[in-house]
Amino acid sequence: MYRTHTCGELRLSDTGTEVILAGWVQTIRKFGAITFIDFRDRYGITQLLAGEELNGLLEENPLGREFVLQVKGTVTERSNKNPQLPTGDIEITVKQFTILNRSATPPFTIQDDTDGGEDLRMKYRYLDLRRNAIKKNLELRYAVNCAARNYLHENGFMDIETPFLIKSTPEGARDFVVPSRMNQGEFYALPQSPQTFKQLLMVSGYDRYYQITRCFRDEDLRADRQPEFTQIDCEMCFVEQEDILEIFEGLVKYIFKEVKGIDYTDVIERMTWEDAMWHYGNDKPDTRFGMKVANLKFPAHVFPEKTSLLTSLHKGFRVFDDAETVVAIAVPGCSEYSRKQTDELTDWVKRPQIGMLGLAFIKCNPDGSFKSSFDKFFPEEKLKEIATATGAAAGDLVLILAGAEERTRKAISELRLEMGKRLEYRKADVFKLLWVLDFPLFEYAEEENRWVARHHPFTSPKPSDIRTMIDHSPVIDDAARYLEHPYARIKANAYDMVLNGNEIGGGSIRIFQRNLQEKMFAALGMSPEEANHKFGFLLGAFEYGAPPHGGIAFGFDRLCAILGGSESIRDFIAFPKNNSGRDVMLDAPSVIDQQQLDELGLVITDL
RNA sequence: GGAUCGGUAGUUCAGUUGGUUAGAAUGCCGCCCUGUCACGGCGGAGGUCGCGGGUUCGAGUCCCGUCCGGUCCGCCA
Repeated sequence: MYRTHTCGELRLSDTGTEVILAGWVQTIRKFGAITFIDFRDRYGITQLLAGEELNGLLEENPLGREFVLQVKGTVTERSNKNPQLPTGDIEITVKQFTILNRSATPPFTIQDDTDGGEDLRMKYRYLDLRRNAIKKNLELRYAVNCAARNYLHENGFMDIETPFLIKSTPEGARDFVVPSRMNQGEFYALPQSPQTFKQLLMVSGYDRYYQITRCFRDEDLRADRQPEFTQIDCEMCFVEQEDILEIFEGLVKYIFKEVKGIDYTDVIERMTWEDAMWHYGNDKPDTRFGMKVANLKFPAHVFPEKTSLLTSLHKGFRVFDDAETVVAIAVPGCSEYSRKQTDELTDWVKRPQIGMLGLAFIKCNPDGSFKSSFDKFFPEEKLKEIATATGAAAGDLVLILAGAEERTRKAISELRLEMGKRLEYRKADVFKLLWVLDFPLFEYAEEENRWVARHHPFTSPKPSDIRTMIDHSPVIDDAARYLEHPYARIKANAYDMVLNGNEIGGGSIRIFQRNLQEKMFAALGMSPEEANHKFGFLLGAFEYGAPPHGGIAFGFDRLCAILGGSESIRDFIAFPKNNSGRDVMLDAPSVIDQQQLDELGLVITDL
């Protein structure tokens, strides 16, 4: 028997017990004749005390950090207790120890506050994973996984595995591709999601399916994006949007309860995509704080339902006069910003990533007066009018951006998030859920000169918009005015779940009739032959009694990261890839040898 | 594809307008220490300043190129 107890479980009540522990040496503190060792395993740290009688043995067998030991001894009450450790009231008086394995000195310290940089930690990920900080994240991940499975199981969902070697249908993200040895010149693709399989399962009558499964997308990475990532993938038959929202609100609330102990009792806010863009400049708004966007001027064809607050916006200030869009936010309590601070904010919006030409502001002074960066164009009562339109109170700072619609709206969204962060409105331990509904079905891809599915090509239009889709040709005469095409107005039966400004899940009610699906492929510029070649299996399945169905998929890694209070998903994945898609521990991807290439019938050129 | 920041001891970093022998902390090694838990004290070893080229009497420092890493934009149905 290697051990009788773990390093995390012994307490004062165990005093006197003879125990055997196995684990790793975290630190050694030699103190003259006696030696203290912090002894670690997955469950915690227990202090070992090696008395004088072991000094001879220790001299013959010097210990080092990360050595693996088996230790026999007695649980003893400490004379100096350590309240910071759960096991801090006791120590093990060592009678005998065995070195099970030695360790080289690790390249970084294996502690909560490690001295190791990102790169080094990834290269020695097996050491990094010993650290408590990463272990806690993986434990959280497992807890979310268990909670999701419990909830879905209780609600009649069935876990069905779907294949990883499938057919390449690059509609959206790039596929990862796997050459076939038995079918030379042909390739499998790794699934970007199990989308079509889960729809086929619905056709087969498995009316509640789920899978916590890996998905693969060959696109550039970010702190919150990996080439392979995990989804909680779900699909249901005979449901409407409302049924899905209800079931999966339940899932997320259950996860909050089980994993974080949080009773999320608030009604989850619902917002149309158009309102999200209008009020937040963003389709995944962070609703932990207000600071909503005030639309002072905007193009009518983008928001046909809205009327401009300032249609007669005072002329004479060219920055506003020449702009397609003028938007503003009122930043609470910042009217006393210095010149240096407003200059710094101006530089911030002029960064290439934001790309604004400048930043206008109005200081709503506590004494009720107004002072702006464009005073010579606007009398004070007009400044007051603008400030009122933004909802600013005395003491607030109104920040105004002007420019082309798309860029300016994105910029005000970024600025709002940045100010929210600076004012500490974006607390990692406050959780705010939101449904964003009624997304546009299509987006126009100017470089390809065709419509693309905003969600994916299996998403159904709102029933009221089906007529528009069938009656109109997707062809556009003037690409610059695509927003005026009827297709730009078609809304999808799609929904995203947003948590603290992050899209954590998205789904839709699917198309389940062959003719509508064919119309959709045609709208995306696919010929009938091409549609049949790529998705004939699905179109065929729709001919044999396909039920109405819909579903959703949650980004599992991202959900875990947010619940763990982190921006980066890497430390919630045991073996992640770096920014360039490399596994620096394995040093993958790598070249393969000539024999492998020959067997696959591949020739590498241009190297 | 683009922007930006970084690469100096095992590690994390500092290094002034270009100027003598490139520093600190930590880790590592040795000695001392019977109640530490970020132990402490004394001593020691440890460097091709990512790589290549250029400017200069002289380059860690300036210039060009290149490689690697971080963050972001594009991209990510």
